Amino acid sequence: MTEKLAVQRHELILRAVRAHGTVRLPELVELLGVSAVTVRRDVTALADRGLVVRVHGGITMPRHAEPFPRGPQSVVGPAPTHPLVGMVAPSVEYYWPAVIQGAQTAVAAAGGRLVLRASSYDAGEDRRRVHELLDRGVQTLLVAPSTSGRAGVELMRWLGAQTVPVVLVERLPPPELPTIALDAAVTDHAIGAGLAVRHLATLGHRRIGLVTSRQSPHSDAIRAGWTTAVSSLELPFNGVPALDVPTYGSPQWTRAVDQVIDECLSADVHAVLVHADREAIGVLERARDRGLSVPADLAVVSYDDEVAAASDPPLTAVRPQKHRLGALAAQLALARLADPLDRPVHRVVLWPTLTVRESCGTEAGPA
Amino acid sequence: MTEKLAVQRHELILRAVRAHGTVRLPELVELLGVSAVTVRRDVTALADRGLVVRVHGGITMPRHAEPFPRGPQSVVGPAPTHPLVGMVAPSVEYYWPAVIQGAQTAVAAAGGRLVLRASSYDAGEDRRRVHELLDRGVQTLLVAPSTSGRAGVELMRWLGAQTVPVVLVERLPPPELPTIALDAAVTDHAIGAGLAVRHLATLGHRRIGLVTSRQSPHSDAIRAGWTTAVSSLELPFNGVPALDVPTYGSPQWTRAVDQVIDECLSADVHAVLVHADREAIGVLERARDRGLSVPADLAVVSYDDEVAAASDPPLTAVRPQKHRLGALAAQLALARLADPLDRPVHRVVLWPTLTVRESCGTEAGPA
DNA sequence: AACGAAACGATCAGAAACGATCGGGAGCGA
DNA sequence: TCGCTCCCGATCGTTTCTGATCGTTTCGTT
Repeated sequence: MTEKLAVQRHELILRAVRAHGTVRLPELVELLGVSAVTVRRDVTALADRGLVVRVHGGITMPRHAEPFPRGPQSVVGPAPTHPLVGMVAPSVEYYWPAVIQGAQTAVAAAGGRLVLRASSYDAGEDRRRVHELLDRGVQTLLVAPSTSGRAGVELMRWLGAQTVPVVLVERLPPPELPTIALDAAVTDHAIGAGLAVRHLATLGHRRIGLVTSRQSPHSDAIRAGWTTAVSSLELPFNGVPALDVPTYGSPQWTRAVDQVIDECLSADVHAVLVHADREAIGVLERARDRGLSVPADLAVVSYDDEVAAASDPPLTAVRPQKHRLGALAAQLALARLADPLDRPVHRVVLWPTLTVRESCGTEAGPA
Repeated sequence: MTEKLAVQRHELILRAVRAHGTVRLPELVELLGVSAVTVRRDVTALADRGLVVRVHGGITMPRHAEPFPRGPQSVVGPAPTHPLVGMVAPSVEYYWPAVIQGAQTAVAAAGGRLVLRASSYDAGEDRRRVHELLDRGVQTLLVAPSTSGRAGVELMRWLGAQTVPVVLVERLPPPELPTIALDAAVTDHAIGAGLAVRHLATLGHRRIGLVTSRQSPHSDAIRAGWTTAVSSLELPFNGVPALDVPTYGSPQWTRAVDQVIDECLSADVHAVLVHADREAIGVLERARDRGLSVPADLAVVSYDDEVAAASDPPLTAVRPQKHRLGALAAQLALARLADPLDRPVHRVVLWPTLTVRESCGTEAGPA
């Protein structure tokens, strides 16, 4: 391992500067075993990306900028003076708090106020909450409505007919209503599932299972992303489990998780993408109960990354950018408020990221 | 150790990169016992699928988000005060001037400067223009590259590997490269075509034809939107012309337009969506030459709305929001510049609008 | 304030890696 | 058997990376 790639040198430089705070250039020359001019070039490249700060004779850590990275880079125009923004979230316990905070931040930055109403994945209740907010006098609405069934379609139609601007959050109009001209900010969960599948494939897994939670609105997109990734990577489908499990804690829950593990064992599947942290943690626990070791016997990627970091072992997880999504939705609403007529429909899609922790190990077992 | 199949080599490459984190290309040549060019091909294939990352001299594991959010926002580089933004547009004569002006406005509003290079729907020239801009020292790039054929894929791959942020304008990565993590701002031309079809349907037309210009990158989307709108409205397809015409002014041009009108007459079609204003004006003129009256005998909706207002009669037209699109793309680029690492991929979709003028009348003739 | 050592930036040259193109051979179906 | 496609290797021109040199700037010491 004599010569090193440029990226390896960069990694070593960053590690050194993290360890010592400041590093002198000759030290790096010795550490990396390359000439001073090369080190200088590496350092310049890193400094260009803002990862280190050059000083005469060496480098230091960058001074952290303001704790909150600038007021939301307005993707949009100016807003009215003190807008009152309503928001209906289907839950305030899971996933949505970060979205709400993001929206809150953006609205506050614009000098407005966010009024929240919690609903519960039910079209009727969604509609009542919207009504309450309209009575309250909100000038624009952020809504994550229920989209299932006929009631969902009906609700969407109703939202599209409102006089105040409505922005959909993590929801899109159903294909039956292709012309509903609502702005929307959504996460591309299919890409997220693909991220997870690719990560597991890089680690050597070829048989990659899927577990989705039955009543989540995101299940379909995740399943679609899993399917396209598996097929575009030319991985096998046959026998690989792709299951739906009922709500965490429901009576059938334990049996369903057992079934997941049974199917994995019998189908020689040692890697699964599990939708929602709670379900993933359940799989983790049940696997341990049955004497399986994670990640050696079963690699798990979770989807959502709400509490994935706190599990044992910490779960590698796909992380939708919830805070940014909320902020984006609020900015869309404010921009629409400032320009209700001419402004065309905006649909913004954010990619999730993958956070690697320990639940997948570094290499597949003896596949 | 005879010859190995491609999949076996890929497996070995993945195993090597898992084991060491990074692998140099000559090492793989020795490991696999094949020539360097073959290894390079294998590596490119794996990188296209997102399983490894290519760097000069070898490959590394895909780098995902950091497991621990170390130093709060440690990498929010100082947003450059006077950013220099490069833009490559495929034309400066049609459609693109408004996009360019939009980008120019947004960049100027941020205190930066936009440097434009015109290309001509050619991958090679696109690449040369990008090169020029990089030499010029631009910090970020707005590009509307050619996406057709192998050269298009190659160009997109190259754009994805640039160190400066690149934002795609009116283009998306091809399905072969699902993991190219570039921001993009695009118009939903399928929705635009649907707008036109629905307008004509509202006026009483049921047999609605389509004319697209052969070499436009938007033709496919417009055709797809026309198809879904016609089928979702349960309008008839049989016998309704859906033609491609060659470039305006080319030798075959007149014949093609005549054919359009012939087919409309013989198929009892009195309404057409024509892609691109020039083509629509051509249809208008030829129809008048042949004694047809617009809109009484033939209702025409144009697509693009560049010069549609100035035709006789003024053309009802689908109008992509070009100015806004350019501004949006520039804002995406500037935001990415301020936060190159943490910021997730943004894909923004704008709907076109429909501008009603006189070329469709107020009601369908005696259909 | 002046001096010398160290660090820096710019430029040039050699080596390695890269992309594009052409040609040969194996496998497959007509 | 012919023709086709796909896969692999060789070659060539270009790009990128690395190290050496030289003149200039910066810093610390006197």
